[in-house]
Amino acid sequence: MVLHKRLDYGFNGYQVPPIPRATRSARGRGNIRKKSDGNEMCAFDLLTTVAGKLLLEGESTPNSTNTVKEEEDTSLKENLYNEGIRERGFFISPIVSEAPVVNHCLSKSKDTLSGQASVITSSDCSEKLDSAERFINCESKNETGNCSTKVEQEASGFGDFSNCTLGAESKKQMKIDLSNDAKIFSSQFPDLWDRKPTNLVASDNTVKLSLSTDPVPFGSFPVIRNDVKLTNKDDDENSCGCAQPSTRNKAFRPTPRVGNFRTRKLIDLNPKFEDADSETRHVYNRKNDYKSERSQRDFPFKKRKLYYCNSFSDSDGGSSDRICSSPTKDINRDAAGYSLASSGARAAVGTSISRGARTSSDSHVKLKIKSFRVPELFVEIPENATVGSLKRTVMEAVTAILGGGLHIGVVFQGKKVRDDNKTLLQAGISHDDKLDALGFTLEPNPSRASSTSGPESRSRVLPCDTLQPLTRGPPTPTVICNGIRRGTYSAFSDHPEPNLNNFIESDHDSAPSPPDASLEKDAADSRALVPVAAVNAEALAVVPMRKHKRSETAQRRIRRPFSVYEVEALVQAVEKLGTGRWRDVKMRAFDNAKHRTYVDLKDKWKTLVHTARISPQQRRGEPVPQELLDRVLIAHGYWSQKQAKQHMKHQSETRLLL
DNA sequence: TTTAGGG
DNA sequence: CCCTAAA
Repeated sequence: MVLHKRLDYGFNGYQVPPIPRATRSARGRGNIRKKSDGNEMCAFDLLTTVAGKLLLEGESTPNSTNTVKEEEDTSLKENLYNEGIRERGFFISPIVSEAPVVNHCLSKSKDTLSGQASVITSSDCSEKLDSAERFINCESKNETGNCSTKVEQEASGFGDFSNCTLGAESKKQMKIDLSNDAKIFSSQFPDLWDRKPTNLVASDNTVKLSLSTDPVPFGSFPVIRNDVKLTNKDDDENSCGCAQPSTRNKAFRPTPRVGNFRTRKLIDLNPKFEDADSETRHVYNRKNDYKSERSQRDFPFKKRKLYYCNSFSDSDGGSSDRICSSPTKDINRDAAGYSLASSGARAAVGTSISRGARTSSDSHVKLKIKSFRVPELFVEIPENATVGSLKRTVMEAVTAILGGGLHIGVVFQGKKVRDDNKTLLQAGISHDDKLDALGFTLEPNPSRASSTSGPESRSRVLPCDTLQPLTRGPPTPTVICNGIRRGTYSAFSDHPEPNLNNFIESDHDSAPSPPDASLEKDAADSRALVPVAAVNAEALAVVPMRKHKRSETAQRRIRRPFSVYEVEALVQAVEKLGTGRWRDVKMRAFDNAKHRTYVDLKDKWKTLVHTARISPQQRRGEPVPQELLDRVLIAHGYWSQKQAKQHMKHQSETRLLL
């Protein structure tokens, strides 16, 4: 039998700059969370977004502290040398091309690994990213605030999607503005692969998330989107401002054509109907089907043994972080070490207090999160493995952490804020003088602790459970305090006509957050102050494989209420085509609205008919003009009568045949 | 894939 | 909106 020599690497964490993502409708089925009203911007949205913005970023481990086992020459070792990994540690290439991030790489990856597991290979992706970054790079060198606006403008050419890097001088930071009424709501970490750049346009009370990052040791780091506006209004969810690039490999090519096209569409708001029969109308895109979207998210993991290990050092200096090595021998110690740490994931949040504008009575809290940190992790891989497979392995480990679901914890004044329903005001987070210690933590999601790893690897990790001193003081404050200040809040320039905009250019699909984040809240909270519950350790110890299909697959689409304009388009189309030709209706009136499937249109018609039949008092949502509802009833009556006749005719024909 | 309906 | 049987 052949025993692999194994190289084991410990990772003390990656710094994770943010990625935008969408929040999710609070009203979805199975969603416990209530629709937040009025001024109460739920921090859930904020945190979800924050979490969703996390992008893996490289963290260099200088001084070559990596203790790669010095063995005979092996392909891996050689490769490691060649690639300079030993000197530089690992970094994770940000993939910013498009929504299902994996696929972008997959399409380019020429890796030798089998199947779709060959993600994040070689420098292929990163190189392209690099150039892409440079291409789209916004030029703000010193100002962090500068970028967002710029990107926003320049990026519109290709679906509101852009990446942006900041110059060397800029600080890595994440600014968050939120109202004092924001609630604390920890959330599950969203699926890494599920995130799609999204910009939620707010109505009045908004949360602003400006993100920026400084170049990482390996070059500038792209930020997909630098501005995220959140809203707690359900009805505004249809106003996501980001779209996936239509074509994979064109993600970085904001060609003028695309830009013009979009411009044209934006201007050309009305000719929906005249345009209907136009020859230029492109063929109905069958890729609209969500199933294809879903399949893109599939990210098969190979069964490898991956361990997490933890470092005590809270410093995010990087160089001082401990590198775990040779876990085969040290696994116990490492595991114990891990267990001593609060939770697997720590958010190394740098402080950046910007005080000023105190005079403002504006009730917004402004925080800057420098970076999050994901937990240390262990990877065990045969010595003769290729660098590519090493990369993939690391990728899997990291993905499993992030994609496996993380919670966001809020730490304030050294204590974990567990009441998600508390407003920031109530929690005292809005008081300047008490704001010396606010931070966020990334916590492993215990509900996803299952693993497919063998008992062996399990047992090797288990000791940390027993060694784990549960009584240890709350190590949770892995978060450095954040600067918070009350300041004036500059509102975003609202889109003049979000609905129409959305209607016309509404293929901005956003990734809903996991449906049952709130369900897991309690479980998470119950052990919030426990450094590392056994469950936790195990959860982190063994990378959860992609076993939780449900949470990946059962992503409910975001709710997007039909605007009056859309209703009118629908009614008009149905009047002409009838109620049984939804595909035609779709092509005729909603060809540009890629998020409206014919099933959606059919459903909308169904509800329209229902709405028209009930009394106006019973109707909810954006009121549909009575005139339209009347037309609905008329059209519906007409076509159902026609359909009935057809049916009768058909029946009599078949009867004759018999 | 598209329709039609229930959930 | 989702799910699916049936066409």
